[in-house]
Amino acid sequence: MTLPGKTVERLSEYRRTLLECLKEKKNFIYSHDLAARLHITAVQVRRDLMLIGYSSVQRKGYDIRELIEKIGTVIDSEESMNVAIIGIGNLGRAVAGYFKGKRSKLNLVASFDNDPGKVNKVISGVKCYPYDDLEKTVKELDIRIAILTVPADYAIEIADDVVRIGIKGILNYTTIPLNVPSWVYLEEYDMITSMEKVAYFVKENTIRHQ
Amino acid sequence: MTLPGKTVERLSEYRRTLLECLKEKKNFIYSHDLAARLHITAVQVRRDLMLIGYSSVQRKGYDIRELIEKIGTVIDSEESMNVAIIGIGNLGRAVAGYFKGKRSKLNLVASFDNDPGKVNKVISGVKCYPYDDLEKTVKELDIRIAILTVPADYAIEIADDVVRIGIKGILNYTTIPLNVPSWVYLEEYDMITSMEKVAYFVKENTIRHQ
DNA sequence: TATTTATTGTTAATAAAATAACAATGTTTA
DNA sequence: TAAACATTGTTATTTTATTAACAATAAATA
Repeated sequence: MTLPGKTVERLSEYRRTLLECLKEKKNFIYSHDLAARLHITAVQVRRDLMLIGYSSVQRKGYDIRELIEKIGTVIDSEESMNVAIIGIGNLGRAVAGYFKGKRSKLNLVASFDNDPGKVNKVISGVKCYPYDDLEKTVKELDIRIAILTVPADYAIEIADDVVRIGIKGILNYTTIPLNVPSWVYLEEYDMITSMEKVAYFVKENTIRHQ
Repeated sequence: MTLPGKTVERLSEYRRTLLECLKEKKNFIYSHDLAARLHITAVQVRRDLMLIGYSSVQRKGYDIRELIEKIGTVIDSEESMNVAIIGIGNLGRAVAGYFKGKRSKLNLVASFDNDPGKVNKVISGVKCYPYDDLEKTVKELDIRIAILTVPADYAIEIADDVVRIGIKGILNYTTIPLNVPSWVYLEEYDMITSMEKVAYFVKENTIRHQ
């Protein structure tokens, strides 16, 4: 049974918070403590854990190691999943940075770019392949997920390419909304939208409180 | 009356799509056409426009110029609002790039960093100030919004600083969840969460279809 | 001119997400 | 040991967001 998207997002956050707790030598954590670290409510935490079928043996909070393990079995795939970044400019490099030193089921195995100054070099810890070799490399390296960090003008064309080649998931950081077939999972994030949203609510708050 | 967050997000997207339409020499657009360009439904578009009190005079679609204008009066502030990027690494520079050549009510007027190789230089079109001058510069330049693109370790400390200094809105791109008083609007986006979410739904889709 | 068609604006229904309520149960304290 | 307390897991409620339904009406067509 597939989990709600929001729950999946929080599970990812729970896991990282729990890993931090381990570093602090904690072994157990209460729902309200975990919630407080993420600035959400304890009910939300308990409900999410209910959805993944986790329950604490004791009434002394959750066994942190056990819960990390459980979240992994729910949100991770069996074998590791390979990821590529398309467009290794500033944003691409920033995204690549998040993969550094992370041991997880997600492996960043390639980036792609057209710039001759970038291809065949290792940038932000990952080799950059020429975009023309996309299909070949995606197949050779068994890449399943593409992160699009290219200029807006290329977005649609590249999305069509990666879908055709057989990519199963796209994380779209361009400002162009994409359209993909149902068997490809698409997640979009638009920074301009977020900025304008912040500006709107700042304006509203200011009106309200002045 | 304050609009739902989701509606504000879409209004930002409508406006940019409408500006594209103007470039194509279109003057009017139907709800289903605008919807198709954003891969959403026409009902959603009409409902959002209802919420901002916009209605077309004719039954020949929306007057694009008029609608752009109307969206502006709703989501923009009266005077322009100044923005700063804190941490001008790869991610900061990527964000700065979005402001280039945009004439909008949002002005990127400064970045802040500690790196001596960066301070007092113009990076991605904006001057980088030393982080130590944050308070002084924020006041001098009337900065209202801060975009946090710093390493995780600094996030909490910097958030406390910007709140104390009087920033009214924060866009947090670090992987650390922040806690701010109610008079500060906080928007958070976590790239790792998004990646893990994509991976989860790719896994689920694959199980389903195999 | 009368009929059909296309489109909008709005209310109603549905779905998704968050929150509240609370019984069950282990733990602590008197 | 008994009472009070703390914590969880789950069902119920509320809120928020999306989708459907449909009357109103302008435009096109017969």
